[in-house]
Amino acid sequence: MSLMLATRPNATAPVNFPAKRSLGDSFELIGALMNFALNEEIYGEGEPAEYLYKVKTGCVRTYKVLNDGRRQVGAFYLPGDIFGIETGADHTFSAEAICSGAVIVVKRSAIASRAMGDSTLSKQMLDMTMAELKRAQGHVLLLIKSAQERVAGFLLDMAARERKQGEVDLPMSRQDIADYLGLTIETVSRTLTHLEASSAIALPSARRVLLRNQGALARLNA
Amino acid sequence: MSLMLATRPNATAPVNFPAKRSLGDSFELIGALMNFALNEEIYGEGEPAEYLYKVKTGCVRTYKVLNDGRRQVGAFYLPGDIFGIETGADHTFSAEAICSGAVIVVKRSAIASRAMGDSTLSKQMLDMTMAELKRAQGHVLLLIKSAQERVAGFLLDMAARERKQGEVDLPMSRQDIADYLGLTIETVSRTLTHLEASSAIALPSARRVLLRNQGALARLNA
DNA sequence: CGACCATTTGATATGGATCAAGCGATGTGG
DNA sequence: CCACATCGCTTGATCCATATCAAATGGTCG
Repeated sequence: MSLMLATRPNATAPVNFPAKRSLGDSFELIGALMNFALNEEIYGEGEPAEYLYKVKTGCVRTYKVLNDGRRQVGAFYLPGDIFGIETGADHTFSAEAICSGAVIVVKRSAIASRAMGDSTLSKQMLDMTMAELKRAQGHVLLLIKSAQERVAGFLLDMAARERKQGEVDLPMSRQDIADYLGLTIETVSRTLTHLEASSAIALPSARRVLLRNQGALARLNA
Repeated sequence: MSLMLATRPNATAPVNFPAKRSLGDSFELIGALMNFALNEEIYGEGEPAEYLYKVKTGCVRTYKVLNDGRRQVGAFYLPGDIFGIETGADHTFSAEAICSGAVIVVKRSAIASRAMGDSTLSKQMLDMTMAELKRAQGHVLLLIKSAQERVAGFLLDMAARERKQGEVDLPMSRQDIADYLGLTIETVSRTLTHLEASSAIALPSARRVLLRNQGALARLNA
């Protein structure tokens, strides 16, 4: 994958790092744009974590495959989200495009060397990591709940992130949702059907959810 | 609690922050020592997060109570561990002493202002936050597994942290373990009994576990 | 149209929760 | 110093939510 990056034709040349901007904005200026097809791997578990990524268009999942074949989805990243933050030298998760789209890529070492002596940048790195920590903590809280609560919580979270008042377009499959919530695909499907039956949501199509009664969903979201 | 801190007799006066030391070491030098009794609250959910803490002796749990009364334990902190890292201005978890012990307390603002212009310190803050992120990610992976796998994983983790080759002294109750693993106290107890029956562990007393067959435990720990 | 894949729906099995009781250590008062 | 209350833990019986196995439906693309 790092090989692909080096030879990518649409990679823009790095310029001086603008200290005043937010790290997220800086991605646009110094990063290289890469396109990914549906289900294409962006990086793999165990590979050296050389880059940080920002979703430009499309959607990305990170995941880990346990030694018995079960897959755990760590997170979904939507346009504007930064991913690839790692706690060590190597990636502990894999990342794949959930739908075709583009990602902006920045060399981690460029950021690290800049951070040396740039306290604003350091602060931004810390904030990004803390946002990721908050996400992981929220994920833990989801996983101790009932299937209904997990699905309701997931829908509310996605709705908040997509900022399309009361409706959600799910870019990921039922299997992705199941692996994120620690449920089976059948339970996710049944739970959605049940939420529809109780008129908390409507399902005009499988990937499209209308939140009919956010209060009811929020109440489930203990 | 912050009131207690101000009037604590054994609080040592802050001195200049030594930039060359690790953040963990610095706690000893600039922090105030506070003692806590069994089950005493160190801070509460929703309170402003003014301090960072390092366990000197004893053990601490962080937790959150959901609106239906369920409790989720976020983490256990043993001597040497730093806790109180927060992603916002306020604590999103509560912290309590699991057994009586002492904690070193450092004002967060002192660290933050120092970090401005001290890249080593910034790096240390980032590393601490990343360690916490890794922990939370590991917690997510535990919570999707079976009861046996959760308990086995928990024991191996505790054993690794206590560094007493092949034996674990559990400072926390079965209820604490259950609330950490997202199980009931009965299931934790039964699972331990079962692990003992299959001679993966021995239980000379309720809070003392001997790891008889770490290979078997690790195999459960998918 | 027909093949394929994602999703839903149905029937049954099961792991862990719940309800309930018993046990063992620790500590207290008579 | 022992009887007994208390608390944390274990064990037993039953129930239920979710997994598993299996089949039907529906949407998409050649």
